[in-house]
Amino acid sequence: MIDPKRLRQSAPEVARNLARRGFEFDADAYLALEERRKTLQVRTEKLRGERNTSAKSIGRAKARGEDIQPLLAAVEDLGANLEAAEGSLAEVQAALQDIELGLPNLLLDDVPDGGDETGNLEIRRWGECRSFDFAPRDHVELGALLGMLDFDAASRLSGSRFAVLRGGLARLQRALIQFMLDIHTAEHGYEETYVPYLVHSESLVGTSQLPKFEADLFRIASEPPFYLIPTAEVPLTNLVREQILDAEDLPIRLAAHTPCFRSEAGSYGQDTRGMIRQHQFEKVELVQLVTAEQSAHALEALTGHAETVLKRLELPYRVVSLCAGDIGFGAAKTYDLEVWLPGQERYREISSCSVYTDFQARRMKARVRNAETGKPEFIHTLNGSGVAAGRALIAIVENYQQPDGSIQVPTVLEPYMGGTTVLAPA
RNA sequence: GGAGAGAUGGCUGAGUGGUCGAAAGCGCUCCCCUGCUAAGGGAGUAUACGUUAAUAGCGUAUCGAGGGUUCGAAUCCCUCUCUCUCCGCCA
Repeated sequence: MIDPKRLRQSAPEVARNLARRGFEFDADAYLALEERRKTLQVRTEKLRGERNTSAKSIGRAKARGEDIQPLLAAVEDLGANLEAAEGSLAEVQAALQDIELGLPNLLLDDVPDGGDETGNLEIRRWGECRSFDFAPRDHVELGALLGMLDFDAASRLSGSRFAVLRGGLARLQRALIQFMLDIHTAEHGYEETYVPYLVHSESLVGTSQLPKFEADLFRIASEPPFYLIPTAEVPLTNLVREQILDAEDLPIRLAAHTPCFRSEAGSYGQDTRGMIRQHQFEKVELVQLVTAEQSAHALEALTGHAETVLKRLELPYRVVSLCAGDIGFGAAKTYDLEVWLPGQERYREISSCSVYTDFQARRMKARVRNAETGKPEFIHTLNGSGVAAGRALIAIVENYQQPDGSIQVPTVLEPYMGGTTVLAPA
Protein backbone atom coordinates (compact mmCIF):
# COMPACT_ATOMS: atom_id res chain seq x y z
CA MET A 1 0.00 0.00 0.00
CA ILE A 2 1.23 3.46 -0.82
CA ASP A 3 1.24 5.94 2.06
CA PRO A 4 -2.23 7.57 1.96
CA LYS A 5 -0.70 10.87 3.03
CA ARG A 6 1.54 10.77 -0.01
CA LEU A 7 -1.41 9.94 -2.23
CA ARG A 8 -3.22 12.94 -0.87
CA GLN A 9 -0.36 15.41 -0.90
CA SER A 10 1.32 14.47 -4.14
CA ALA A 11 -1.23 12.57 -6.19
CA PRO A 12 0.04 13.82 -9.58
CA GLU A 13 3.58 12.72 -8.78
CA VAL A 14 2.28 9.28 -7.70
CA ALA A 15 0.29 9.03 -10.92
CA ARG A 16 3.41 9.81 -12.96
CA ASN A 17 5.40 7.14 -11.15
CA LEU A 18 2.69 4.51 -11.62
CA ALA A 19 2.26 5.49 -15.26
CA ARG A 20 5.79 4.16 -15.83
CA ARG A 21 4.34 0.71 -15.17
CA GLY A 22 1.50 1.39 -17.54
CA PHE A 23 -0.84 1.76 -14.59
CA GLU A 24 -3.39 4.51 -14.75
CA PHE A 25 -4.13 6.18 -11.43
CA ASP A 26 -7.07 8.53 -11.59
CA ALA A 27 -5.75 11.11 -9.15
CA ASP A 28 -8.68 13.49 -9.51
CA ALA A 29 -11.26 10.81 -8.72
CA TYR A 30 -9.21 9.68 -5.77
CA LEU A 31 -8.80 13.18 -4.39
CA ALA A 32 -12.51 13.88 -4.78
CA LEU A 33 -13.33 10.74 -2.81
CA GLU A 34 -10.71 11.65 -0.25
CA GLU A 35 -12.22 15.10 0.16
CA ARG A 36 -15.58 13.48 0.78
CA ARG A 37 -14.01 11.17 3.34
CA LYS A 38 -12.61 14.12 5.20
CA THR A 39 -15.96 15.92 5.36
CA LEU A 40 -17.77 12.81 6.51
CA GLN A 41 -15.16 11.90 9.06
CA VAL A 42 -15.18 15.35 10.63
CA ARG A 43 -18.97 15.27 10.78
CA THR A 44 -19.09 11.77 12.25
CA GLU A 45 -16.50 12.48 14.89
CA LYS A 46 -18.23 15.71 15.84
CA LEU A 47 -21.52 13.83 16.34
CA ARG A 48 -19.79 11.15 18.34
CA GLY A 49 -18.21 13.85 20.47
CA GLU A 50 -21.62 15.36 21.16
CA ARG A 51 -23.03 11.99 22.07
CA ASN A 52 -20.15 11.27 24.43
CA THR A 53 -20.50 14.64 26.11
CA SER A 54 -24.23 14.30 26.66
CA ALA A 55 -23.98 10.70 27.80
CA LYS A 56 -21.53 11.84 30.44
CA SER A 57 -23.74 14.65 31.65
CA ILE A 58 -26.70 12.27 31.83
CA GLY A 59 -24.59 9.97 33.95
CA ARG A 60 -23.61 12.80 36.23
CA ALA A 61 -27.18 14.05 36.54
CA LYS A 62 -28.37 10.57 37.37
CA ALA A 63 -25.69 10.24 40.02
CA ARG A 64 -27.02 13.43 41.64
CA GLY A 65 -30.50 11.98 41.53
CA GLU A 66 -31.85 14.58 39.12
CA ASP A 67 -34.56 13.99 36.55
CA ILE A 68 -32.84 12.94 33.31
CA GLN A 69 -35.91 12.91 31.06
CA PRO A 70 -35.26 16.40 29.59
CA LEU A 71 -31.68 15.43 28.85
CA LEU A 72 -32.79 12.23 27.11
CA ALA A 73 -35.22 14.18 24.96
CA ALA A 74 -32.41 16.55 23.92
CA VAL A 75 -30.35 13.74 22.39
CA GLU A 76 -33.27 11.99 20.78
CA ASP A 77 -32.28 12.28 17.13
CA LEU A 78 -28.54 12.32 17.73
CA GLY A 79 -28.46 8.55 17.38
CA ALA A 80 -30.10 8.46 13.97
CA ASN A 81 -27.91 11.26 12.65
CA LEU A 82 -24.81 9.55 13.91
CA GLU A 83 -25.80 6.24 12.41
CA ALA A 84 -26.36 7.84 9.00
CA ALA A 85 -23.04 9.66 9.14
CA GLU A 86 -21.21 6.49 10.19
CA GLY A 87 -22.80 4.57 7.34
CA SER A 88 -21.74 7.05 4.67
CA LEU A 89 -18.27 7.29 6.15
CA ALA A 90 -17.83 3.52 6.14
CA GLU A 91 -18.87 3.37 2.50
CA VAL A 92 -16.38 6.01 1.45
CA GLN A 93 -13.62 4.45 3.52
CA ALA A 94 -14.26 1.07 1.93
CA ALA A 95 -14.15 2.62 -1.53
CA LEU A 96 -10.88 4.36 -0.71
CA GLN A 97 -9.39 1.16 0.64
CA ASP A 98 -10.37 -0.71 -2.51
CA ILE A 99 -8.46 1.84 -4.54
CA GLU A 100 -5.47 1.84 -2.18
CA LEU A 101 -5.17 -1.96 -2.10
CA GLY A 102 -5.34 -2.02 -5.89
CA LEU A 103 -2.49 0.43 -6.44
CA PRO A 104 0.90 -1.10 -7.24
CA ASN A 105 4.00 0.06 -5.41
CA LEU A 106 5.95 3.16 -6.40
CA LEU A 107 9.05 2.34 -8.43
CA LEU A 108 12.51 3.32 -7.30
CA ASP A 109 14.15 5.91 -9.54
CA ASP A 110 16.74 3.54 -10.98
CA VAL A 111 14.20 1.08 -12.34
CA PRO A 112 14.70 1.09 -16.12
CA ASP A 113 11.94 2.26 -18.45
CA GLY A 114 10.15 -0.26 -20.63
CA GLY A 115 6.77 -1.78 -21.26
CA ASP A 116 7.57 -5.50 -21.21
CA GLU A 117 10.44 -7.92 -20.66
CA THR A 118 12.29 -6.60 -23.71
CA GLY A 119 12.92 -3.45 -21.67
CA ASN A 120 14.74 -5.31 -18.91
CA LEU A 121 18.29 -4.19 -18.36
CA GLU A 122 21.10 -6.71 -18.17
CA ILE A 123 23.35 -5.80 -15.26
CA ARG A 124 26.00 -8.53 -15.43
CA ARG A 125 26.77 -12.03 -16.64
CA TRP A 126 28.63 -14.76 -14.85
CA GLY A 127 30.11 -18.01 -16.16
CA GLU A 128 30.85 -19.47 -19.55
CA CYS A 129 28.01 -21.05 -21.48
CA ARG A 130 29.31 -24.54 -22.16
CA SER A 131 29.84 -25.44 -25.82
CA PHE A 132 28.76 -28.97 -26.67
CA ASP A 133 30.46 -31.22 -29.22
CA PHE A 134 27.14 -33.05 -29.53
CA ALA A 135 23.55 -31.89 -29.83
CA PRO A 136 22.46 -31.05 -26.26
CA ARG A 137 19.11 -32.46 -25.17
CA ASP A 138 16.58 -30.63 -23.06
CA HIS A 139 15.61 -31.81 -19.57
CA VAL A 140 12.46 -33.55 -20.78
CA GLU A 141 14.40 -35.80 -23.12
CA LEU A 142 17.17 -36.37 -20.60
CA GLY A 143 14.69 -37.12 -17.82
CA ALA A 144 12.93 -39.69 -19.97
CA LEU A 145 16.22 -41.26 -20.98
CA LEU A 146 17.18 -41.59 -17.33
CA GLY A 147 13.74 -42.91 -16.44
CA MET A 148 13.66 -40.41 -13.59
CA LEU A 149 11.26 -37.70 -14.83
CA ASP A 150 7.75 -38.91 -15.55
CA PHE A 151 5.09 -36.50 -16.81
CA ASP A 152 2.72 -39.27 -17.89
CA ALA A 153 2.53 -40.61 -14.36
CA ALA A 154 1.98 -37.10 -13.01
CA SER A 155 -0.86 -36.42 -15.39
CA ARG A 156 -2.50 -39.70 -14.41
CA LEU A 157 -2.33 -38.57 -10.79
CA SER A 158 -3.14 -34.90 -11.07
CA GLY A 159 -3.32 -33.67 -14.65
CA SER A 160 -1.07 -31.29 -16.47
CA ARG A 161 1.64 -29.10 -14.97
CA PHE A 162 2.84 -31.70 -12.50
CA ALA A 163 5.92 -33.89 -12.51
CA VAL A 164 7.00 -37.11 -10.84
CA LEU A 165 10.69 -37.40 -10.03
CA ARG A 166 12.25 -40.76 -9.32
CA GLY A 167 15.47 -42.14 -7.95
CA GLY A 168 18.58 -40.06 -8.49
CA LEU A 169 16.74 -37.04 -9.81
CA ALA A 170 14.40 -36.92 -6.81
CA ARG A 171 17.42 -37.18 -4.58
CA LEU A 172 19.27 -34.53 -6.55
CA GLN A 173 16.44 -32.09 -5.87
CA ARG A 174 16.59 -32.89 -2.16
CA ALA A 175 20.38 -32.47 -2.27
CA LEU A 176 19.98 -29.08 -3.91
CA ILE A 177 17.58 -27.90 -1.25
CA GLN A 178 19.87 -29.03 1.56
CA PHE A 179 22.85 -27.44 -0.15
CA MET A 180 21.10 -24.10 -0.60
CA LEU A 181 19.76 -23.95 2.93
CA ASP A 182 23.18 -24.81 4.32
CA ILE A 183 24.80 -21.94 2.43
CA HIS A 184 22.22 -19.37 3.49
CA THR A 185 22.14 -20.38 7.13
CA ALA A 186 25.84 -21.03 7.64
CA GLU A 187 27.32 -18.32 5.43
CA HIS A 188 24.70 -15.64 4.83
CA GLY A 189 23.17 -15.32 8.28
CA TYR A 190 19.64 -16.50 7.58
CA GLU A 191 17.61 -18.37 10.17
CA GLU A 192 16.15 -21.61 8.89
CA THR A 193 12.41 -21.51 9.35
CA TYR A 194 9.60 -24.01 8.99
CA VAL A 195 6.25 -22.45 8.20
CA PRO A 196 2.64 -23.35 7.35
CA TYR A 197 1.87 -24.07 3.71
CA LEU A 198 -1.74 -23.03 4.18
CA VAL A 199 -2.44 -19.43 5.12
CA HIS A 200 -5.54 -17.31 5.54
CA SER A 201 -6.45 -14.40 3.33
CA GLU A 202 -5.12 -11.70 5.68
CA SER A 203 -1.58 -12.95 5.18
CA LEU A 204 -2.00 -12.80 1.43
CA VAL A 205 -3.36 -9.27 1.64
CA GLY A 206 -0.27 -8.46 3.71
CA THR A 207 2.18 -9.55 1.04
CA SER A 208 -0.14 -8.21 -1.71
CA GLN A 209 -1.19 -11.38 -3.55
CA LEU A 210 -4.73 -10.46 -2.49
CA PRO A 211 -7.14 -8.98 -3.26
CA LYS A 212 -5.96 -8.50 -6.82
CA PHE A 213 -4.42 -11.83 -7.77
CA GLU A 214 -6.72 -14.42 -6.26
CA ALA A 215 -6.91 -16.23 -9.61
CA ASP A 216 -3.23 -17.15 -9.32
CA LEU A 217 -3.82 -19.00 -6.05
CA PHE A 218 -5.25 -22.34 -5.01
CA ARG A 219 -8.00 -21.88 -2.50
CA ILE A 220 -9.09 -24.56 -0.04
CA ALA A 221 -12.84 -24.55 0.42
CA SER A 222 -12.88 -24.26 4.20
CA GLU A 223 -14.59 -21.61 6.26
CA PRO A 224 -12.79 -19.27 6.42
CA PRO A 225 -10.84 -20.36 3.34
CA PHE A 226 -7.20 -21.34 3.39
CA TYR A 227 -4.89 -20.71 0.49
CA LEU A 228 -1.92 -22.83 -0.55
CA ILE A 229 1.15 -20.62 -0.41
CA PRO A 230 2.44 -19.52 -3.83
CA THR A 231 5.83 -18.86 -2.21
CA ALA A 232 7.35 -18.97 1.27
CA GLU A 233 7.54 -15.19 1.03
CA VAL A 234 3.96 -15.14 2.32
CA PRO A 235 4.41 -16.96 5.65
CA LEU A 236 7.96 -15.68 6.23
CA THR A 237 7.14 -12.02 5.68
CA ASN A 238 3.90 -12.21 7.62
CA LEU A 239 5.81 -13.48 10.64
CA VAL A 240 6.10 -9.84 11.73
CA ARG A 241 2.58 -8.72 10.84
CA GLU A 242 1.03 -6.44 13.46
CA GLN A 243 4.30 -6.34 15.39
CA ILE A 244 6.34 -3.40 16.60
CA LEU A 245 9.94 -4.59 16.55
CA ASP A 246 12.91 -3.17 18.41
CA ALA A 247 15.49 -1.47 16.22
CA GLU A 248 18.20 -3.88 17.38
CA ASP A 249 16.12 -6.82 16.14
CA LEU A 250 16.72 -5.70 12.57
CA PRO A 251 17.77 -6.83 10.10
CA ILE A 252 15.93 -10.15 10.34
CA ARG A 253 16.99 -12.72 7.74
CA LEU A 254 14.84 -15.79 7.24
CA ALA A 255 15.20 -18.74 4.91
CA ALA A 256 12.78 -21.58 4.30
CA HIS A 257 12.32 -24.45 1.95
CA THR A 258 8.69 -24.97 0.99
CA PRO A 259 6.67 -26.27 -1.87
CA CYS A 260 4.97 -23.50 -3.84
CA PHE A 261 1.56 -23.78 -5.42
CA ARG A 262 0.40 -21.68 -8.35
CA SER A 263 -2.74 -22.03 -10.38
CA GLU A 264 -1.01 -20.60 -13.46
CA ALA A 265 -4.35 -19.31 -14.66
CA GLY A 266 -3.84 -17.43 -17.88
CA SER A 267 -0.61 -19.18 -18.76
CA TYR A 268 -2.25 -21.64 -21.18
CA GLY A 269 0.16 -22.62 -23.89
CA GLN A 270 3.17 -21.13 -22.10
CA ASP A 271 5.96 -23.50 -21.13
CA THR A 272 3.72 -26.51 -21.54
CA ARG A 273 6.75 -28.69 -22.19
CA GLY A 274 8.76 -29.89 -19.22
CA MET A 275 8.85 -28.73 -15.65
CA ILE A 276 9.56 -25.06 -16.18
CA ARG A 277 6.08 -23.98 -15.14
CA GLN A 278 4.32 -26.24 -12.65
CA HIS A 279 1.38 -26.07 -10.27
CA GLN A 280 3.70 -27.35 -7.55
CA PHE A 281 7.42 -26.78 -7.18
CA GLU A 282 10.08 -26.61 -4.49
CA LYS A 283 11.89 -23.43 -3.59
CA VAL A 284 14.25 -22.05 -0.99
CA GLU A 285 13.12 -18.54 -0.21
CA LEU A 286 15.06 -15.70 1.38
CA VAL A 287 13.32 -12.91 3.24
CA GLN A 288 14.85 -9.85 4.86
CA LEU A 289 13.05 -7.50 7.23
CA VAL A 290 15.01 -4.29 7.56
CA THR A 291 14.86 -0.58 8.33
CA ALA A 292 14.31 1.96 5.57
CA GLU A 293 18.00 2.90 5.73
CA GLN A 294 19.12 -0.71 5.27
CA SER A 295 16.85 -1.64 2.40
CA ALA A 296 18.79 -0.46 -0.67
CA HIS A 297 21.92 -2.26 0.43
CA ALA A 298 19.90 -5.30 1.49
CA LEU A 299 18.61 -5.83 -2.06
CA GLU A 300 22.16 -5.99 -3.42
CA ALA A 301 23.20 -8.34 -0.62
CA LEU A 302 20.20 -10.63 -1.02
CA THR A 303 20.71 -10.84 -4.76
CA GLY A 304 24.33 -11.74 -4.09
CA HIS A 305 23.21 -14.51 -1.74
CA ALA A 306 21.12 -16.07 -4.48
CA GLU A 307 23.97 -15.66 -6.96
CA THR A 308 26.30 -17.56 -4.64
CA VAL A 309 24.18 -20.67 -5.15
CA LEU A 310 24.51 -20.51 -8.93
CA LYS A 311 28.24 -19.78 -8.73
CA ARG A 312 28.88 -22.79 -6.49
CA LEU A 313 26.88 -24.94 -8.87
CA GLU A 314 28.88 -23.43 -11.73
CA LEU A 315 25.75 -22.58 -13.64
CA PRO A 316 26.12 -19.63 -16.06
CA TYR A 317 23.63 -16.89 -15.38
CA ARG A 318 22.91 -13.24 -15.85
CA VAL A 319 21.32 -10.60 -13.64
CA VAL A 320 18.69 -8.33 -15.13
CA SER A 321 16.99 -5.34 -13.60
CA LEU A 322 13.31 -5.60 -14.41
CA CYS A 323 11.91 -2.63 -16.25
CA ALA A 324 8.91 -0.58 -15.14
CA GLY A 325 6.45 -2.53 -17.25
CA ASP A 326 7.66 -6.00 -16.21
CA ILE A 327 8.12 -5.53 -12.49
CA GLY A 328 5.71 -7.16 -10.05
CA PHE A 329 2.78 -5.39 -8.41
CA GLY A 330 4.28 -4.85 -4.98
CA ALA A 331 7.96 -4.53 -5.83
CA ALA A 332 9.77 -1.20 -5.92
CA LYS A 333 12.75 -2.77 -7.68
CA THR A 334 13.54 -6.29 -8.83
CA TYR A 335 16.59 -8.18 -10.02
CA ASP A 336 15.92 -11.44 -11.81
CA LEU A 337 18.58 -14.12 -11.95
CA GLU A 338 18.38 -15.99 -15.23
CA VAL A 339 20.20 -19.28 -15.66
CA TRP A 340 21.45 -20.59 -18.98
CA LEU A 341 19.48 -23.57 -20.29
CA PRO A 342 21.29 -25.28 -23.18
CA GLY A 343 18.15 -27.24 -24.06
CA GLN A 344 16.31 -24.01 -24.79
CA GLU A 345 19.40 -22.03 -25.74
CA ARG A 346 18.29 -19.14 -23.61
CA TYR A 347 18.43 -17.67 -20.13
CA ARG A 348 15.44 -18.51 -17.95
CA GLU A 349 14.38 -16.96 -14.65
CA ILE A 350 15.54 -18.98 -11.65
CA SER A 351 15.32 -16.32 -8.96
CA SER A 352 13.57 -13.03 -8.48
CA CYS A 353 14.90 -10.68 -5.81
CA SER A 354 12.83 -7.66 -4.84
CA VAL A 355 12.65 -4.82 -2.41
CA TYR A 356 9.11 -3.86 -1.45
CA THR A 357 10.04 -0.74 0.52
CA ASP A 358 7.22 -0.19 3.06
CA PHE A 359 4.50 -1.47 0.71
CA GLN A 360 3.96 -4.83 2.40
CA ALA A 361 4.80 -3.52 5.87
CA ARG A 362 2.01 -0.98 5.62
CA ARG A 363 -0.47 -3.70 4.66
CA MET A 364 0.77 -5.97 7.44
CA LYS A 365 1.22 -3.18 10.02
CA ALA A 366 4.77 -4.34 10.60
CA ARG A 367 6.78 -1.66 12.32
CA VAL A 368 10.01 -0.95 14.11
CA ARG A 369 10.50 1.49 16.96
CA ASN A 370 12.95 4.17 15.88
CA ALA A 371 15.89 4.04 18.28
CA GLU A 372 16.20 7.83 18.45
CA THR A 373 12.65 9.15 18.27
CA GLY A 374 10.98 6.15 19.95
CA LYS A 375 8.26 6.33 17.30
CA PRO A 376 7.09 3.28 15.35
CA GLU A 377 7.94 3.33 11.65
CA PHE A 378 7.10 0.88 8.91
CA ILE A 379 9.84 -1.60 8.16
CA HIS A 380 11.05 -2.46 4.66
CA THR A 381 10.66 -5.99 3.34
CA LEU A 382 12.65 -7.90 0.74
CA ASN A 383 12.50 -11.36 -0.66
CA GLY A 384 14.14 -13.49 -3.27
CA SER A 385 14.37 -17.08 -4.35
CA GLY A 386 17.58 -18.62 -3.23
CA VAL A 387 16.82 -20.36 -5.60
CA ALA A 388 13.92 -22.23 -7.20
CA ALA A 389 14.84 -25.89 -6.75
CA GLY A 390 12.84 -27.26 -9.68
CA ARG A 391 14.41 -24.88 -12.14
CA ALA A 392 17.86 -25.39 -10.63
CA LEU A 393 17.36 -29.11 -11.18
CA ILE A 394 16.54 -28.48 -14.83
CA ALA A 395 19.59 -26.26 -15.17
CA ILE A 396 21.86 -28.93 -13.70
CA VAL A 397 20.42 -31.65 -15.89
CA GLU A 398 20.83 -29.62 -19.05
CA ASN A 399 24.21 -28.06 -18.25
CA TYR A 400 25.81 -31.21 -16.84
CA GLN A 401 24.61 -33.65 -19.49
CA GLN A 402 26.98 -36.10 -21.19
CA PRO A 403 26.77 -37.44 -24.77
CA ASP A 404 25.22 -40.70 -23.51
CA GLY A 405 22.45 -38.85 -21.67
CA SER A 406 23.93 -39.32 -18.22
CA ILE A 407 24.22 -36.39 -15.82
CA GLN A 408 27.31 -35.50 -13.91
CA VAL A 409 26.60 -34.46 -10.32
CA PRO A 410 28.02 -30.99 -9.54
CA THR A 411 31.00 -31.33 -7.22
CA VAL A 412 29.42 -29.28 -4.43
CA LEU A 413 26.40 -31.60 -4.35
CA GLU A 414 28.39 -34.82 -4.08
CA PRO A 415 28.42 -34.76 -0.26
CA TYR A 416 24.62 -34.66 -0.39
CA MET A 417 24.34 -37.52 -2.89
CA GLY A 418 25.65 -40.41 -0.85
CA GLY A 419 28.57 -41.13 -3.16
CA THR A 420 26.66 -40.88 -6.42
CA THR A 421 28.67 -38.81 -8.91
CA VAL A 422 26.75 -39.57 -12.10
CA LEU A 423 23.06 -40.10 -12.80
CA ALA A 424 22.87 -42.71 -15.53
CA PRO A 425 20.04 -44.49 -17.33
CA ALA A 426 19.21 -47.76 -15.64
C1' G B 1 -14.84 -34.62 17.70
C1' G B 2 -16.90 -33.91 23.20
C1' A B 3 -16.76 -31.05 28.04
C1' G B 4 -15.06 -26.90 30.71
C1' A B 5 -12.14 -22.26 31.63
C1' G B 6 -10.26 -17.96 29.66
C1' A B 7 -8.68 -13.53 26.23
C1' U B 8 -7.88 -6.15 29.62
C1' G B 9 -1.91 -1.43 28.34
C1' G B 10 5.57 -3.66 27.70
C1' C B 11 4.39 -7.50 31.84
C1' U B 12 1.30 -9.10 36.26
C1' G B 13 -3.54 -8.00 37.34
C1' A B 14 -8.32 -5.07 39.19
C1' G B 15 -12.62 -3.59 37.09
C1' U B 16 -20.42 -6.76 35.89
C1' G B 17 -23.84 -0.32 32.69
C1' G B 18 -22.11 6.17 33.76
C1' U B 19 -16.41 11.60 34.50
C1' C B 20 -12.74 4.10 32.53
C1' G B 21 -7.97 4.92 27.86
C1' A B 22 -8.90 1.97 32.00
C1' A B 23 -7.00 0.92 39.61
C1' A B 24 -2.66 -1.20 41.71
C1' G B 25 2.06 -3.44 41.23
C1' C B 26 6.33 -4.41 38.12
C1' G B 27 9.33 -2.61 34.23
C1' C B 28 11.10 1.69 31.57
C1' U B 29 12.30 7.33 31.01
C1' C B 30 13.31 12.04 33.23
C1' C B 31 13.92 15.01 37.67
C1' C B 32 14.85 15.58 43.04
C1' C B 33 17.15 13.75 47.44
C1' U B 34 21.10 10.88 49.31
C1' G B 35 29.10 11.90 50.83
C1' C B 36 29.68 5.10 47.92
C1' U B 37 25.93 1.29 47.74
C1' A B 38 21.05 0.36 49.15
C1' A B 39 16.75 2.98 49.94
C1' G B 40 13.37 7.28 49.30
C1' G B 41 10.27 11.38 46.78
C1' G B 42 8.04 13.51 42.23
C1' A B 43 6.58 13.50 37.08
C1' G B 44 5.94 10.76 32.81
C1' U B 45 5.36 6.14 30.08
C1' A B 46 -0.04 2.75 24.07
C1' U B 47 -1.55 2.81 18.89
C1' A B 48 -4.14 4.71 14.75
C1' C B 49 -6.90 8.43 12.46
C1' G B 50 -8.76 13.54 12.07
C1' U B 51 -7.80 18.82 12.71
C1' U B 52 -3.07 21.65 12.61
C1' A B 53 2.77 24.88 10.54
C1' A B 54 3.39 21.43 14.63
C1' U B 55 6.42 14.96 17.09
C1' A B 56 1.86 21.64 20.67
C1' G B 57 -3.22 21.46 21.78
C1' C B 58 -8.11 19.48 20.85
C1' G B 59 -11.33 15.56 18.94
C1' U B 60 -12.48 10.29 17.49
C1' A B 61 -11.54 5.10 17.78
C1' U B 62 -9.28 0.84 20.11
C1' C B 63 -10.11 -3.73 26.84
C1' G B 64 -9.46 -11.03 21.13
C1' A B 65 -12.83 -10.00 16.31
C1' G B 66 -17.61 -8.79 14.34
C1' G B 67 -22.71 -7.62 15.25
C1' G B 68 -26.78 -6.16 18.81
C1' U B 69 -29.29 -3.67 23.23
C1' U B 70 -28.78 1.43 25.50
C1' C B 71 -28.73 8.47 26.00
C1' G B 72 -24.14 5.73 27.54
C1' A B 73 -20.77 -0.94 27.02
C1' A B 74 -14.27 -3.43 29.15
C1' U B 75 -18.93 -4.53 31.82
C1' C B 76 -25.40 -7.13 29.19
C1' C B 77 -26.93 -10.35 24.57
C1' C B 78 -25.53 -13.06 19.84
C1' U B 79 -21.86 -15.04 16.36
C1' C B 80 -16.87 -16.12 15.42
C1' U B 81 -11.51 -16.70 16.37
C1' C B 82 -7.66 -18.00 19.44
C1' U B 83 -5.39 -19.97 24.11
C1' C B 84 -5.47 -23.39 28.29
C1' U B 85 -7.32 -28.03 30.95
C1' C B 86 -9.64 -32.89 30.64
C1' C B 87 -11.61 -36.92 27.41
C1' G B 88 -11.48 -39.19 22.54
C1' C B 89 -8.66 -39.81 18.05
C1' C B 90 -4.13 -39.53 15.57
C1' A B 91 1.54 -38.92 12.41
